[in-house]
Amino acid sequence: MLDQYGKQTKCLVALDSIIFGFDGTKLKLLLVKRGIEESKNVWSLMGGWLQPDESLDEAASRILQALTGLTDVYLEQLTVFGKPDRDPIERTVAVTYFALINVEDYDSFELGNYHAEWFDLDQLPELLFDHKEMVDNAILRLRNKAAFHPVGFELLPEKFTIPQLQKLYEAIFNTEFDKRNFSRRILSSGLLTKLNEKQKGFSKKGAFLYELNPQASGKAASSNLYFVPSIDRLV
Amino acid sequence: MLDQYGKQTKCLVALDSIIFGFDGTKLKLLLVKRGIEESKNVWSLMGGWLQPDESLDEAASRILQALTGLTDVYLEQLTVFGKPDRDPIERTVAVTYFALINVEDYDSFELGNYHAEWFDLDQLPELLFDHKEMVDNAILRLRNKAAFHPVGFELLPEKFTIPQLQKLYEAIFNTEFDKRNFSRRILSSGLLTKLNEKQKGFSKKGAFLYELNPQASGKAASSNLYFVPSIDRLV
DNA sequence: GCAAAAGTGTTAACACTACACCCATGG
DNA sequence: CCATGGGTGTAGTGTTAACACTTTTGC
Repeated sequence: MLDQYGKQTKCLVALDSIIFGFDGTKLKLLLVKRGIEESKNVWSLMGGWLQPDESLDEAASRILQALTGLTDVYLEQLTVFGKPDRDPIERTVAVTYFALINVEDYDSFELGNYHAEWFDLDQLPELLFDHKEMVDNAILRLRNKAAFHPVGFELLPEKFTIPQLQKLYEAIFNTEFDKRNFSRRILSSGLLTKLNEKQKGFSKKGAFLYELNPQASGKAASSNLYFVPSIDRLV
Repeated sequence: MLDQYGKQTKCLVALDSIIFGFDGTKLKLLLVKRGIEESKNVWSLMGGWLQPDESLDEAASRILQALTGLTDVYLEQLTVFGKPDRDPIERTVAVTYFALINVEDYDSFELGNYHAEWFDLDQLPELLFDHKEMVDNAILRLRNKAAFHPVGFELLPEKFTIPQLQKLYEAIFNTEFDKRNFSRRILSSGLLTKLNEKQKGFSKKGAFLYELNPQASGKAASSNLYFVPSIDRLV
């Protein structure tokens, strides 16, 4: 250690969450309108302050729950941002998290209290401070994660079809996949269980529903990429 | 935002670096003996406090430089640790970094001022607070990083031989590779330039030296893993 | 009956693994 | 001359990408 505790400067510690959703076609990002005077009404990530009695993960969950009402959301720590002047009001270190939430869940909650809205990833407004950088960083991490871990499923309802899953992965990677290769690849991973129901209404033929088999969700790809033909598109 | 700035609690922000080195055979970790009364003489990661005028990356570099005298070290942010009671003296949020430093550089500096020592990764002493967890986390990140990015080179001198590189990768992944497959794999990556010098002294025949061609160092694997046969051993 | 989406197989190129012998040199 | 580590090639296997047609059904 270089110095004793004594008179070290302290910082505010903020938590900011990059909250991804999926509407069936496009990846979405949940943003809120800032209520604080400085930069009021600028769109920003959902954030809050670390409280004395909680861990970082707990704080991020608490804040996410306040906005969406959701618990048990997939939440993972990303990068910490700490430039001295990143927040003009007072020095703040911001720990970012990314959250993946299910299409069917979020619209049942009152986002209005926080002036929250879903934005298309390719049509984001100007964001507060360094929040744009946080988002860009989160997208890269999402891609890396989704290539090796069955994490995209968090963005879909419990039961989903292969074409739905493919559209999601295409949205995440901003590209298109061959549907024969895609379905072979994910079925051969053994992660999915085919159900005896079909999803009707969207297509005339209807598509079979699948669910993620439960012990699989924490797993990493065993020998190669799960869902993505090559990792060219990863950093 | 859930609350105004006003009376939010502030935290100390520490930076702790997991400093890896390579001695030709084993991966090493640089530890220092704590000088502060509480837990005095316990081995810990090299760390320090965030100062008012610096970013997190700058602080991590500054602290690393104070210990090793080195600048331009490969340094990358890892996880933030923030359990409320992780430091018993005062609430501290610790941002971890991993550093890869070159075998030939470090021994020329006076580590003694900080009571610093290199430890084999498989023979670590008891560590301060949650530092063991930080180290374990860093090893996993190092493996992931090294599988896809030509990052292991940071641990070697500028000119190195293929057998040296192989030993390094074997140390990182704690396994053994077939030397024919290993050398084919890395040479086909196009990252290395063969030099017209041989390293003598270690073996009787001598081994050709290589260097990393400069534009390659930031690159990710283009189609598959660079150096590792499969990713079974990654998380 | 036709438009729209679901579903399904084959092949050719490539990549990976496993494996064994000769080379150069210092002692 | 021999012990030590450096250096190289191939055959067999598995994996991947590219590709097109048939099925179902709501309208």
